[in-house]
Amino acid sequence: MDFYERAKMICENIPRGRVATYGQIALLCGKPRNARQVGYALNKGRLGDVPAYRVVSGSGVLSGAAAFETYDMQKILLEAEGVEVKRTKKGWKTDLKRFGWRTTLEEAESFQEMFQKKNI
DNA sequence: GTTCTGACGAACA
DNA sequence: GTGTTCGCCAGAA
Repeated sequence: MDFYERAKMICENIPRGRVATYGQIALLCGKPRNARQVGYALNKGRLGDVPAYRVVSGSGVLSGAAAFETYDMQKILLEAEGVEVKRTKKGWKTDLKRFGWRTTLEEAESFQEMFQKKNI
């Protein structure tokens, strides 16, 4: 099983106008403790051109040190999709209550099935 | 083999 | 609400 392939697929399946957390992606990958690996993988660019701007840290804060040209690039992209991004002391922040990607049980299961099928 | 590092997270104070 | 500490696990050196 390839953790990176899974992460990539999940990133690509984050709905427009929503954001997901690293922990969430790790969870969907079947590795609940691997939130760091998600970020690490994305940073390394091993996932290719995935919409990584839809991935934020657990509290909804844009991690910032993303693989984007400028720091506020992520913010621009998110706002273009209708996600509100606020300025806080910690940096740019999204409201997970409203814009967080709520994964249903069905979605989670379909991911697992997909992984099984593709043997990744 | 070991050690360090890291787009992080949860549990604390 | 904030700041700190600790745990996590895959890569890199």
